[in-house]
Amino acid sequence: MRQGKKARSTQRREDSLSPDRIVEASIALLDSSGEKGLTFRALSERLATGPGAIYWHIASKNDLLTAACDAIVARTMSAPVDDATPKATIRALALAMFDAIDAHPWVGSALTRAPGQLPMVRVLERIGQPLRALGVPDEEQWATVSALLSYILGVGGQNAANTHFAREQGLDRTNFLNEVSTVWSQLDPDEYPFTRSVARRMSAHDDRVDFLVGIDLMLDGIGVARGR
Amino acid sequence: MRQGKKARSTQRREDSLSPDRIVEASIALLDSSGEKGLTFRALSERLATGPGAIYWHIASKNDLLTAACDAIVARTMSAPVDDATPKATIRALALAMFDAIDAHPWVGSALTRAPGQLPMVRVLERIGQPLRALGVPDEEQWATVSALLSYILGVGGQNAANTHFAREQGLDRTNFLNEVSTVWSQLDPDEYPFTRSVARRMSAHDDRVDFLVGIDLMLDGIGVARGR
DNA sequence: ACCTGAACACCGTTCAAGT
DNA sequence: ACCTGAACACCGTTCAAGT
Repeated sequence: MRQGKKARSTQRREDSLSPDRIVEASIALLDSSGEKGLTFRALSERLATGPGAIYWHIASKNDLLTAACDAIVARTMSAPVDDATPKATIRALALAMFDAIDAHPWVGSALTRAPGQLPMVRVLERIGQPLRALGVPDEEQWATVSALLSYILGVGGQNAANTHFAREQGLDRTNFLNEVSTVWSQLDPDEYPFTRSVARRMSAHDDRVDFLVGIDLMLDGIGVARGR
Repeated sequence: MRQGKKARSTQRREDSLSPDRIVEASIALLDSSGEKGLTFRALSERLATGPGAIYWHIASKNDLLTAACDAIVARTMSAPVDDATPKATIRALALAMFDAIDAHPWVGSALTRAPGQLPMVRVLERIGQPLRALGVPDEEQWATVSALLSYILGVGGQNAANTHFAREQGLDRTNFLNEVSTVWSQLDPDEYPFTRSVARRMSAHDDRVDFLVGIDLMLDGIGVARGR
């Protein structure tokens, strides 16, 4: 039944526009040239169409960014994570988000700019379940996930800013952090003793390890709060 | 000696431009009409000059935003906080930053976008000192402040996003959060049980209290890490 | 030294007109 | 139903020209 002319007229031409194709092209553009690389003109050129065509499928640039972000987050959060303990699961999920934002820095700011929307909800849900399993009482669950999410977003945002800044100056991340470290160690010793003392370790740090330190701090804190 | 023509020629006319005046006008603009309200045209109109004039004093819009951010952060971090214990001091400093970002939402994103620069360093230094007093060993100090900072930035960013979104839709924060809560409680029960269960508490929450929950989680975690 | 304001090279978004 | 592409109302930034 679904063949011949009838099917043909319902089907999209292979190269026609669709929200999915637009989102995929956006991701490619964002990954290759950063947040400011995503323009309707560049996008429509890549899709061999006019800028106006995109508006038939997507309401605004903001929506487009959120949709692109959601595509990445959905992939990341749908990956199976079956670790032994709830804490290990939370760690694994947090790390997965860290890696996703590291690979797609623009996801960090996109997530922040879409509070309460689908991408955030995916993360909230996925982290919330093991949190419940941890035994955090109902009244404390919101504040606890919220804190974990904020931390993940915070680190993600700073990571994105670091890579963005580095790229802007034509350096790689390591060189950029080394430069910051140098500036820090030349600060006034009376005004900035702590920053100076920590400068060298900052440039030598492993982002992923540091990220987990924060997660563990919070997970340990959950234990304390529960009187363990 | 410093009078008459000589002084006059060195002195600025009272209404002449200066980095300080530009930054103050920028803050006013940012507070009243948000991040997208800060344009060189609006700014130069407010300062009764041309757009080009500003570039004599400030290198770029990015620098301007960072300078405005730094003015707020400097004020916030220079306020005296003499609490009994190091933990209480960290709490008070974190809360001061929370309140500053709450009053000036744009500071959140500006801070994130200026990694390793002066505004961040001020916060780093101020929180680092009590952290050292807490007895956190040298090797762990960077990762620990870094985690606290990331959390503060993360919460600040989300707060900024919430107020921005609310403003965009012509709602106040409370109404905006209520709307989000409603959407959440209508999500699919099989796919989003946790989000649904937490929806009501989310809209009823007190941002400041939730913020402190996260800080305390981390401070408690520091205790655990040190074997206390 | 500092300011003016037109001009340049962009944006997101809209919309009449096409197929 | 979907696409085209010119046009609108903006941006940040530059720069010759002024004082």
